[in-house]
Amino acid sequence: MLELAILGLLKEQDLHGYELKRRLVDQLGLVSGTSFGSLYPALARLEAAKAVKSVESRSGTAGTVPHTGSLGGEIAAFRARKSSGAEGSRRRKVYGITPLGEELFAELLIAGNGSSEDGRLFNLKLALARYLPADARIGLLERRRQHLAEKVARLRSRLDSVRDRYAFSLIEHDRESAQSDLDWIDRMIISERAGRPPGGASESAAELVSSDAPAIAILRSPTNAFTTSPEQKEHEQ
Amino acid sequence: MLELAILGLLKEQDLHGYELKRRLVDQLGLVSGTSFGSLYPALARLEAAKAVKSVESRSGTAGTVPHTGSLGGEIAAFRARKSSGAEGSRRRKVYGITPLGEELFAELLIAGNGSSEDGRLFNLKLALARYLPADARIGLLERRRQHLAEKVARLRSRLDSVRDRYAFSLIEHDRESAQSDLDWIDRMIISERAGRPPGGASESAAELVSSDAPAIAILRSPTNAFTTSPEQKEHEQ
DNA sequence: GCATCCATGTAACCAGTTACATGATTTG
DNA sequence: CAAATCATGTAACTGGTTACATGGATGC
Repeated sequence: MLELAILGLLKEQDLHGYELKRRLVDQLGLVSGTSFGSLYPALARLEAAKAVKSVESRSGTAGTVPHTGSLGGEIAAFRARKSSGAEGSRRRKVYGITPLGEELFAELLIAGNGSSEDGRLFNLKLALARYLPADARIGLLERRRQHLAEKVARLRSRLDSVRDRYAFSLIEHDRESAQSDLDWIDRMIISERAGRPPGGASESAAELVSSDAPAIAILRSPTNAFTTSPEQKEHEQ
Repeated sequence: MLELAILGLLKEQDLHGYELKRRLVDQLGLVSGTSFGSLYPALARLEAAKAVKSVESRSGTAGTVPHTGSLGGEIAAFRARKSSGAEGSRRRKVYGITPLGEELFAELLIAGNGSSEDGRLFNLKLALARYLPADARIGLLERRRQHLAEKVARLRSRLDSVRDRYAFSLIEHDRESAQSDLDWIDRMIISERAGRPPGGASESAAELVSSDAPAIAILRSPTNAFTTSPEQKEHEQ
């Protein structure tokens, strides 16, 4: 979840942790209040998995350097670069996504849709939907639609078994909300189907998924992807 | 959170774990898919904290025995009682709330409103609002209102900084949802203020909070609140 | 040179999950 | 008696959180 969001942001441009966090909050907004305590470990995991690597953020990737708000930032970066050359400064670690990272991103974006679909995850995925091919996009919406339809039905049926005044009001409002979500999804699906004739996949990430080798698995082991045992050795190609 | 829900259900009647779970799902519905893996440990914690105790569910507390659906249930209970008398059968442990449990319930219901208010918790509390005195009820609603108002503002301000079509649509819909929640809360507050002239607290649980001794704290220590070394001997009674 | 902000990181904890182990009872 | 269902429980893991430790840079 967090990994997906991070990769999604890094696809746009290289960023350091601090700035990444800001954007998680108010660009993908949905990931409410993600904290450093989870962000940095996530970055470390991604780096260990070679999905992301620390770049020296020098003018290299065009003028896409952060620059958001904190005008002291660039100066600091400049100083850091000046004082210690290419390495050792330790200040402001800027991350960039690797090809393996792109692959992982694509997997995460299409993965696990069979089950829970917990809302937050759906939101995140939709916010990143521009990286999906049209059909996967519609698939995402359809699954959400299904989920919401069931929820509406479930809530409706529960309505007449509830005695309590507050619980009743709550359930009724939940049902209305779910219904409104459903209507919205339906509009999205319609506009999606209308908007583009199926077929053309331009920026789609799905094409990047070369094999069914689970690049995802590498994120699992606690602090570091290798060492443990002969397992998952060949991932770190 | 789970503890609060459990205590809330046990306030109505004695129940065993399995049945409790069913009701968590479709009576308080909100606690989506609570699993046994968290329910039983929670019950154990509550029992260790003396907030709950295993009762022999014999006709004692009137005709409030479960009886929901599984008509084999009662027979089983009967058999169990018959075959082994008052103890040892180990099958179908029926829990009842203790006075200490009532106190804990009241604390949990009013506690921690200063911060997060994560929606699920609000829902649960509102579903149990009948146990709150009128003023605390309004307080709960007001805090939720505040939270939602901020959310609406935040989403509104984010709208014009977002380029992406999907992210935009998402945020806009989120804002509308939040606004609808807000309107609903406002209606609730109005009806709440209108419905009852302030003052009279009849069934209110808050009165049960005798001192500010934190009965809550007892739930914290890992497996058991006291003892620490002669590990949970009395559990396996 | 001290407070403050930017920035990275670790550790302990939290509330839950899935998967598994166990056993008792019912029913076909 | 075997399979299904009811019921309780444990262990390992998940995906986060808060609080804390550190340290460089900057402004005053």
